[in-house]
Amino acid sequence: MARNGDAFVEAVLAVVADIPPGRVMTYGDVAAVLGSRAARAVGQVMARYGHAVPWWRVVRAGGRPPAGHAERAREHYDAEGVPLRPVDDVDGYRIDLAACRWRG
DNA sequence: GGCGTGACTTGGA
DNA sequence: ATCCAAGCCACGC
Repeated sequence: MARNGDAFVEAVLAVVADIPPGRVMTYGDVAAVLGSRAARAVGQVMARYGHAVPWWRVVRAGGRPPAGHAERAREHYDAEGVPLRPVDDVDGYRIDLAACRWRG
């Protein structure tokens, strides 16, 4: 819970919390479930209030983990059995959206 | 009430 | 495959 009145924040956290283990959603998908295109706003909310929800289950459209959190997220993916694809970049891996993308 | 920022997206070169 | 530019929306100051 964030604060009374922050409907958007509450909604984002609710959607993220509703993602089952082993599945992920893109920022755009979360925004779409809320009936908005605020993919960036979702990222803002995650950055500020995402500490209390499974933030690692929210990834970018390209199958990449949240910027700057690749290593932490990877531990969770490995623990939950999320299919990953090793790549040669700063993140070191990529999420297989085709297999674990969750539709709310 | 207005402006800048950001854990984004999509499309084109 | 990569990089660049524009569009989008909500938040915080």
